[in-house]
Amino acid sequence: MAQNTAIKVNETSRSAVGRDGVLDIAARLFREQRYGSVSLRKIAEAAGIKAGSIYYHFGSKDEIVAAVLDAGIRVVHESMRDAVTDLRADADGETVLRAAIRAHLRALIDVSDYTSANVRIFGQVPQSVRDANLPTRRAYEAEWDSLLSQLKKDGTLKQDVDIRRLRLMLIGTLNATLDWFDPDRGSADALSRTYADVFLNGILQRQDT
Amino acid sequence: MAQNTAIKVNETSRSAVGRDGVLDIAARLFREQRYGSVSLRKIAEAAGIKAGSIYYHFGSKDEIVAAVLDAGIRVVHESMRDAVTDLRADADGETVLRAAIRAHLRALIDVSDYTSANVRIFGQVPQSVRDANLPTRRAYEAEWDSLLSQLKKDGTLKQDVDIRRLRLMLIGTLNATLDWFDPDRGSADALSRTYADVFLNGILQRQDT
DNA sequence: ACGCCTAACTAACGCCTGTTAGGTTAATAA
DNA sequence: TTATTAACCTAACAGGCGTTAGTTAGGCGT
Repeated sequence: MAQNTAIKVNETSRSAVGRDGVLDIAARLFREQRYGSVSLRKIAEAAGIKAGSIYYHFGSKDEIVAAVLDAGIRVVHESMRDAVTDLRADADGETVLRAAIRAHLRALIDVSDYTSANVRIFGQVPQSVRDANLPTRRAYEAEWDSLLSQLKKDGTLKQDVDIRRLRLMLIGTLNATLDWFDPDRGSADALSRTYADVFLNGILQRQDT
Repeated sequence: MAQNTAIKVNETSRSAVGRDGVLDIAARLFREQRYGSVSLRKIAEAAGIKAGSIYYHFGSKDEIVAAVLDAGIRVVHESMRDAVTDLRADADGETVLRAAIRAHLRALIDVSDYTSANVRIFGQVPQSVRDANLPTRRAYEAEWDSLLSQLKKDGTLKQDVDIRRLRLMLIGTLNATLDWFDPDRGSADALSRTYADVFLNGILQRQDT
């Protein structure tokens, strides 16, 4: 399935990575190396072009970062919403929550350089870039709050849970995975099951024999 | 309790912040502003000295960062160990675990710029500095693994929990707090209680009426 | 009073950064 | 065939970075 049409696409011919190509590479580099050490020259080199050329597609480095951050949230948001809506209408609360957790972790680990880049570099980018990303984040957080509120109302969750805190705790835990996850030691799906087990039932041995 | 001896310590006299003073200020800046935007000139300015003077106390920027990282882990390690050993010998497993969780969160939020700086910048520093910090980290992780293993053996925890995963999940969750915690919206102790509640018993409404 | 030691200062270095202006090429449309 | 345009290149800029070398000020022990 390699080079089907035109065996030699390159060879002094213009490669034309284009705006999307630059963005893909930037997302990959940000995920791999964090923010500080990813310069425009590194992005350009990885894209096979020169640093100045990036300014044909983007007005500034901040603009690139902002685009990566926004795409990152959009991907995980859609992934999570789709996972929930794809369930049969009669799915019980526990199943829904497990699906949402799995979808978030999948987007983070298996699917998207954009989402993992977002989680990795968000805390390192200039304040203005963070602010620009906030509305997109808020929308995703609202999706979680809405889901958790519904699960609380229908009796799936305990009545004394604080929705906001629970959401911050959940997403915080899931995102923290990036700091240590090694695909050689287990799959994202298996890990998401562990996460769900702990969050849903806790780790304490029950006394009810 | 302010300026008891010598009302005017400064006033063109040498301020003498010293090595520890520089380190304290570096830790505070790293906690507040992350790694990339904290230059030696900023540290120096905050300390009331000039950038070059830092090289009297430290051989390189990496040396400063390494010192901050190490102190950060040592503080939280001691905090957690003391909290556990300070309990009465007959304290039950749940109490012990709750104390350990509270101690970690306290060190992170209330006590130490060094610990919070560690968590915030660890992922952003050069690889060599990260590597130098690893042994100290490993020792703290071993302390947790030891505690959790004991709680599993004595029947406090479920028998199917994976110690390593649980430890990664716990510390990951606690550390993620730094990304959103606002002292105006609640205390570290109250939050640690919520964390313990969720981890120990889960969020699912129980059916056992 | 002297000399030493500690803790600072000044001034500069080479390097890397984001960014800009203007020129060049290849493909497409008329 | 010619004109247009999208996508790139080249070369340079100012500014910030970590780091170094040499110098200076103040306090302590003798």
